[in-house]
Amino acid sequence: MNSEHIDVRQHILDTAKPIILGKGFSAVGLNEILTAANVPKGSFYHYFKSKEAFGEALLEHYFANYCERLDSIFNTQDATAGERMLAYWASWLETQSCDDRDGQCLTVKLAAEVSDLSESMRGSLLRGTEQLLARIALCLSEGERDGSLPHYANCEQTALQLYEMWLGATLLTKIRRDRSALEAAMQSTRFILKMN
Amino acid sequence: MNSEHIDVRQHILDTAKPIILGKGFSAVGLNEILTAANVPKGSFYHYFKSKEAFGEALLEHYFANYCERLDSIFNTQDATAGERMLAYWASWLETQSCDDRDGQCLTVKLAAEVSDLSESMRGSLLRGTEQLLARIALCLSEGERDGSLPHYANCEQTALQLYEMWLGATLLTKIRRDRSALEAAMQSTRFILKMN
DNA sequence: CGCAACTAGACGACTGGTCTAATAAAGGAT
DNA sequence: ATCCTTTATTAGACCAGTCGTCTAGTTGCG
Repeated sequence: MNSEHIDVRQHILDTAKPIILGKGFSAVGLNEILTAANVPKGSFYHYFKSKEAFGEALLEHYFANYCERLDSIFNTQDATAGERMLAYWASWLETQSCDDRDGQCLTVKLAAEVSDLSESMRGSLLRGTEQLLARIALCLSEGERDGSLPHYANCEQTALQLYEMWLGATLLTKIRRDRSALEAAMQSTRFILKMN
Repeated sequence: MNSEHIDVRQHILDTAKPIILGKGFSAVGLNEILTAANVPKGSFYHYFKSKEAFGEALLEHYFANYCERLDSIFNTQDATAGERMLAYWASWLETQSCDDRDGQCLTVKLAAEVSDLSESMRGSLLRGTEQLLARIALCLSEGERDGSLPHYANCEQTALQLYEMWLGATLLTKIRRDRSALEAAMQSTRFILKMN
């Protein structure tokens, strides 16, 4: 019934994610996804109104998950805001530098390709990245208060600077296929956070 | 004859660039490119061995052009290295924030999509970005010497930090469709260059 | 039983990249 | 100038694959 409904829908999304992380959005056909998920084609259009709507759902789900993970890092009270901040970027480095699909960043993979292709998917990306940025900025301001981070003229601006840098580093990692770009970002981050 | 040969080939590349800048690599068919260029389909495989080889040529040509433009900015002796540096990033901001296709950045558009798709295109991107980084790092070190920029522990590291930030900012610009991300990058850049 | 949710997969109309076979052009030799 | 060879260029066939539709069939709950 309803739980089954959600299961199949979710199963399609879960199966699709690593495939799309590998090949992108346009280059993957529904066939490939559906045979991998053992779901017949007829079902797909029962759960999603179109490939585009499916892509939007994929992103929406991705960001929901991501924000949860983010909160579990940022809401710990066992560490200073500075330590939490550093832990976040360290986890970014690890997840993006290893070859494990599924852990990789959908934002980096799809942003450029999809933003010009679909307004609704661009909307998902926009909302998702704004949420992310808000959480980073919040943690920075907490760091100002608990003294674990320096005082910034503008937390939003600093959060944006960091996020931009890590997005770019992840993009370069796709080109380089090594950790160098991410490690450089880590070093710069330590410096910006004055935690080196 | 031979000059004609190169002309047609070049004409295909020139026509393709804005189209691919808009839709990406996989989502664009040869048909669309070739009809736009008024070149029959059969001719394509006379000039390029495959779509992938064509993509590689596109990137190769793009970076060759880009490096020329870069050199024309960086080799001016009328300005300090710091001013040249700032002029470069300012031009990045302008070209990437306006809607004008053709001026936009192929690296940002294609890196994520293509790096996992084609080794040869990834190779082009790798060589191109390394050239770019080398030029930026060189300009930074000239700035150290002529006193227009601060002394950096490592010019390559700083160049990489800046480039990563601007790549990320450009990616975010595709999502946001406004100048905010690039302007934030500009502000951070001024700060890093100590030119604010 | 009835009605909804869901599955099955054939089908249509089309586009994808690739390749072979035919044509056009060019160059050289007589 | 004419013929022949050789290369440059093109037309279109080819088939696998695309997204999306649609009808039949199955399942399961009230």
